[in-house]
Amino acid sequence: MLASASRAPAPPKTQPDLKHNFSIPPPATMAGAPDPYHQGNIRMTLEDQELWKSFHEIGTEMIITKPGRRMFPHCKINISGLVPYAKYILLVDMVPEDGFRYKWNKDKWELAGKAEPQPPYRTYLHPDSPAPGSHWMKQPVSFLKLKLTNNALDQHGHIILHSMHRYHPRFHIVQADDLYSVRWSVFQTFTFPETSFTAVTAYQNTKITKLKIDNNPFAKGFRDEGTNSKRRASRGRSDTEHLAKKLNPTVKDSDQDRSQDLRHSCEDRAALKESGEVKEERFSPWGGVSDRESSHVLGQDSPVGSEARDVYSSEQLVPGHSSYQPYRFHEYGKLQSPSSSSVGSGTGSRVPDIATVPEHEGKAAAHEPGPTHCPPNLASTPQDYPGVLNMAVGQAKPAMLSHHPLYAPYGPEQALGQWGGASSAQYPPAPPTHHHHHHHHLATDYSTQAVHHGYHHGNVSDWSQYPLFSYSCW
DNA sequence: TCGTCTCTCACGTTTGAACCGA
DNA sequence: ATCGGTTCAAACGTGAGAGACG
Repeated sequence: MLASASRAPAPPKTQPDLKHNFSIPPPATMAGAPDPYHQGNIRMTLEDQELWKSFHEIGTEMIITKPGRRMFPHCKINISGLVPYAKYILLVDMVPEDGFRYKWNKDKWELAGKAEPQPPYRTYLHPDSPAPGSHWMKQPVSFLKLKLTNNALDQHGHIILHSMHRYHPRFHIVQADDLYSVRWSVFQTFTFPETSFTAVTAYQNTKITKLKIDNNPFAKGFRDEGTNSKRRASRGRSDTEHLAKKLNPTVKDSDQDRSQDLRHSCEDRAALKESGEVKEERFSPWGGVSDRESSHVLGQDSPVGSEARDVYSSEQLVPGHSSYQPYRFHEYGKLQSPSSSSVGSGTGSRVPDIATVPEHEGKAAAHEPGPTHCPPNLASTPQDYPGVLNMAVGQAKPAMLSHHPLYAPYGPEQALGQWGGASSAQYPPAPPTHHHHHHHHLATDYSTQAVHHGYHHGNVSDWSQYPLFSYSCW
């Protein structure tokens, strides 16, 4: 069906356009761009920011299911600064927030050990890709159809995540006339702190459930609204809490309490890992609950040091989160530096498994040893938060880039070796794509890529021939 | 064996796109 | 060609219970 489907649901109605106000005035800060295609002034802002913040303050949770579940809120962004006539592709991937697994204990999140090995890494390609800059800037770009799954064997191209682990979406813009000639060297990455979430198979925090119900149209049936026909919103362990609350409104577990708890857990976490202070971020229960305490909140969030944090909060290229080893986080500091570019730098790069491209026939991604342009590195400060670009992959290691253009979620050690080696295929080739219009997703995985670059780079078609899902990462 | 923690599934409600006839 | 009603698939959280694990 219409390729447009995935764009913001009909701009016409459904979109109250809550906030367009985001067209934030680009602080022209970015360094100048050597060439138009190289522009460093691309800006991205998150739509529905208020909604995201509401969730973030409590500790966003996203359901992941076997068949795949949409996010709510879903990712919707505004882009500016693109060359109107140049074509770009938009990608989204989910980056582990840290190297831990969590558990919900009573009314707060606590650490529950190391994170599990990253499942097949997938990247969602916006169905409109590639499209001219004018198209992307025309209206908010929605990733409504992006789905999250906990099924490592998923064949639909959904993004695979681990339950009880924290992640945050990362948006990439790559200038490319078509999926076969992607200039990976020119891609830029953005992240928004308030979009971080904990993947769960069932909601843990009842406050999150309520927020979802109150804001997601499809959950209307569960709203109280006078006719409290259905009042629920509580799950297991918190039932009692809920009940009490109901019976005695005054008992409400205010946000504060909640935050308190969260904060608490954060501290645990901090303690657990190496401390490290970090600059806090305004809303996160994880990172520091906004209001009070901000001050010391810190570290909590990530094992990484402050530097890392910076990286994180400002959008940048998070060269991959190492999955579990905290120590690895230190590398961030380095990457962080302007030169960061290095995508591949230190941490080996990881090429994304471009998944899902529903409704886009035949698009595939490919990278070519492009002209490694190196965008001026604009070291953006964490404060640039609304979306400043931070990195461009290009410069770092051209060579590598050409093959492994994107991030490197794993530590250096894990990187290539891992991908390269075990290649392929334990997953059946992903056939679906080829014959159907819908469901055409391109997926490649690192191993594939590794293999690939062995021959030549990037030709999508080739890519598509590789096994769709591979466990090479295990 | 028992308890805890996760995950899964059927279910009723909503939304919205696709159909269809006037 | 347009309008209005109908149908149907997809999306949601619920809540019970299955499974895995210690």
